[in-house]
Amino acid sequence: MRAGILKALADPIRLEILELLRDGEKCVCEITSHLGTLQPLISRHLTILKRYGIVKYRKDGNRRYYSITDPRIFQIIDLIDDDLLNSLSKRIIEQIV
Amino acid sequence: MRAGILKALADPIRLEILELLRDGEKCVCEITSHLGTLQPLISRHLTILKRYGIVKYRKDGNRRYYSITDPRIFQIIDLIDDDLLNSLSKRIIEQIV
DNA sequence: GAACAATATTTAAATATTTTTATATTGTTA
DNA sequence: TAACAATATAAAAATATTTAAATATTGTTC
Repeated sequence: MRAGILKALADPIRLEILELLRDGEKCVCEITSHLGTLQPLISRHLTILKRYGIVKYRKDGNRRYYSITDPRIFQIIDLIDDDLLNSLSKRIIEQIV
Repeated sequence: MRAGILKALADPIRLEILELLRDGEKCVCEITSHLGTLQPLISRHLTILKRYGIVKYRKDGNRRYYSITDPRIFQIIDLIDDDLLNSLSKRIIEQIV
């Protein structure tokens, strides 16, 4: 379901997690310390990304190393660049003025 | 905000509205009758899309004709095609098995 | 200007999501 | 096996979103 994938991406913390995973797998503790939030919160967000097949993990001892399953997910994220955001926000301003 | 745009897109009704607008502007009554839902609900969803600059409208008498502001929004939607959905759902199955 | 048509807004109800806190599970190491 | 480390899960609280129903606004036509 399209809307589902988009919803899975549509959260600031989940986008930050994906940015971190852009350059390779990371364990939960690394993600947690980078984002400076509570471990269970990160774990929950990872579960949501996993539910949609966006990330996967491998176990290594105590740790779980999460990574991206399909790099095309970044194509979606990257389409929403500064240029598009400017274009859209220009429209918002026009509505107000 | 990236997450905001994605959230605006991440709803089945809003995706359907955007599909309808793909081939040109439509008035609220056309959108409502096509989607077979209540008019105030469509109006609300249009307001959300408008808030993020994704759609705009022009008035014509009684009617408001809504249209897309920036066609790049379809590039985002179109990246989530059958091929990507298959790839991701394959991952979901692997997790279960 | 009264009646109607198209659309928006408000309010309330139902649901869903996010965050926090506490606890459980699993693996490691002393 | 006891203590610890990493992660997940559960429960509760806070918040946000979605839908429906009722009402208001704006423009049209008679």
